[in-house]
Amino acid sequence: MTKYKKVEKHLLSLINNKKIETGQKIPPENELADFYKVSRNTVRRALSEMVNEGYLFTKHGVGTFVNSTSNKTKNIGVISTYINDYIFPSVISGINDYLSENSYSIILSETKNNIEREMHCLENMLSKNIEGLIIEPAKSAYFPKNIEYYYKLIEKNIPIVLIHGYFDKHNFSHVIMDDSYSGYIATKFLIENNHKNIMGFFKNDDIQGINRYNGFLKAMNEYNRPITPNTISWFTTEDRNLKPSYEIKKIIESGEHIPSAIFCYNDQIAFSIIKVLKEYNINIPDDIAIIGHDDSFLAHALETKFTSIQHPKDKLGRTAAESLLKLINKEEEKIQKKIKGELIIRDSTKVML
Amino acid sequence: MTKYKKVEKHLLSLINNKKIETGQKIPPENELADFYKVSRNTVRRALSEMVNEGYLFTKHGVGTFVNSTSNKTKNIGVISTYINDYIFPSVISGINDYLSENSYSIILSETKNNIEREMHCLENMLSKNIEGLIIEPAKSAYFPKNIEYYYKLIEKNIPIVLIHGYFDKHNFSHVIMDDSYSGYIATKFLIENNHKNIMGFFKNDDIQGINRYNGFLKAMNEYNRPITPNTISWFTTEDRNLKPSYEIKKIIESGEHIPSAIFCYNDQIAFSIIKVLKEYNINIPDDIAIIGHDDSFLAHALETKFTSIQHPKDKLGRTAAESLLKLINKEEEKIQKKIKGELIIRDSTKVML
DNA sequence: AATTATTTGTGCGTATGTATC
DNA sequence: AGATACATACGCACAAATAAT
Repeated sequence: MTKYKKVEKHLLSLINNKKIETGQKIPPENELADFYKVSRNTVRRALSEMVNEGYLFTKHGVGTFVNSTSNKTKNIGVISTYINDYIFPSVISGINDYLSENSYSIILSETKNNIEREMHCLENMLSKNIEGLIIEPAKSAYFPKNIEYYYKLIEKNIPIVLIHGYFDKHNFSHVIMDDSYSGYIATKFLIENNHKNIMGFFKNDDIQGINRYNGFLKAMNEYNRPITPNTISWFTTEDRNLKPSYEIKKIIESGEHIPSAIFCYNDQIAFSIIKVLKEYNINIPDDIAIIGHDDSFLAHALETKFTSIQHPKDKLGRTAAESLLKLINKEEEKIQKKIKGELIIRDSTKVML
Repeated sequence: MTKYKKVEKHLLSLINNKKIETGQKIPPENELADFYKVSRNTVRRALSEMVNEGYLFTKHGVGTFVNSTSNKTKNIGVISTYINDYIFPSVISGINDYLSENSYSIILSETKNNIEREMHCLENMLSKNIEGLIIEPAKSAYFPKNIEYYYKLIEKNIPIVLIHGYFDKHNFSHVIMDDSYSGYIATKFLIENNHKNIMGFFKNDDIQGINRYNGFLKAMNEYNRPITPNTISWFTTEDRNLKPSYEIKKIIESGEHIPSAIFCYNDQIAFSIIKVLKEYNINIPDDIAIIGHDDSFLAHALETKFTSIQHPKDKLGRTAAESLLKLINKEEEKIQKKIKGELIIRDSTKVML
């Protein structure tokens, strides 16, 4: 480490620990040179960098002072899988609400749940002078290929808060839903309402899908329900619009193993399943009960109002934003929050008395 | 003027006049010192400032080079009325797609269609070092209270593209829908399909509402249809969720002047009207025909698929982004585009043969 | 109003270290 | 291994701005 870097680091720590208060004059260059046992030039080099970074400002003939306003950009990066799909706009809106109240702006990027795109977004954010980053990881159930970028950001003193997902072996701050709990309560509800043959549709490329599946399993095991090859149907981001509909059609047409209840990864899947069931004139909830997830528009604003698990959406965004500002202001070092959903019962499930 | 400033200025002029091309190596420090007849320290002082400002970058042991990226921020401001509502996420997504392809990022702000908030957003953008701004004006039918900010931005050499709205007496670049045409073709379609009593619900605080109304009027006049006090129902951003439903209920319960067809400002209004009609067991389209606007999810993805006018959404966003980059790159000075919608006929209107 | 001390700003010369080719 | 070029560091001199005397 160079001498001027040492001087810089020490002065910065004094400022951060309020040994020198904002607006106050720091000792003159010659005194600093004596104190640090370096030449005045070296001190000047350190000071000039700190001026450039906004920590200090100088008054010719008067002295050097600690800057109050700093040159913070007041920009926060937000990397979302989708900007315009489903519940994501609500999450972004929640983030934006909290940040704009605190006079921050958001720089927005979209990965379309694609690892390559995510890499570009992260590279871009690294070049952008942001104070913090909120990111919804792409394909969070897979190996985190872009993990080095996450660490690079943290090295650059840019705090990160993950939303929706997280990485098992990497201890980042995050704000997520308790997806395992969601899967558990939905399945438990179905079991307790006498459903014998329960099926689940799960997404296998994000950690939410895996966890909802885990909760599903937990409830099934608790009640000693067998898991057969027909119990679970997996899909991915890429085939989410086709595969679940296709699978349920196949099951219905085969006439075998027809479930009496289906827990769906989210409302979009639930909605597409319901569409198919209606085509085949299958009664909901008498023949088949349906539970979705996220309590989106699809679940409550349309003709068939279906049971779903409430998703905090904008609250989740707000919480992530709030957490990030705490990290930026060094009020906390690591924040990990898990928000529990709640089952909202509607017409797609029958309640036994 | 100091010596290092002179060196800086001269080098900068060489760069700007392409005497030294981007990416190319400039002469070593010692040569520059000889050339400018100053010490190497002075040259270093000049170079270090230029590195800091982003004009140059250095490679230890190799040389100093002209930076290709320059000090452009590659940030574009986007001010939208809503982030998470209805078609706006699609528009933002369209903007983001085009900009990210051109390695720009968007800084996002939301006005909630409120003039005060819009002022804050504009002030914020002025302080943000953006290269251009795409803005959906709030309350575009009213007096443009924030117009001075628009002009300030243009003065600062930050081009602006308005979307959705514009201001009559101010000649800004814009990308909009031909709302008057929309109103015209929808109304004409209803008239030509033998509807005698056509009603319109319009929003009066944005220019889109006014223009759709104008198109409505034009068609009505062309076919000599009278406009009575019961023909038009106005609403605003603030009462959009309640007033239209309330008005149609009132009309139905009074039993008088019940229309045989309704043109709605947008699909949200159409959807809320349809909800009310269903409550009263009024048949669509036999008793009352409905046309919405924007061809959103509401019109085509739900149980009641209704006639609507296709809205370019993400294409509009893309076009706005494309136009803005042309302005930034000085390829054009003013761009004003009007995109025509198209009537998408579905089950909420009957076609006479 | 002029002088002086203090403090930052500009500029030069020199020596040595380190990365790259 | 040597040449080249940037990086760090020290010492010195003088200029310019400001505040106090």
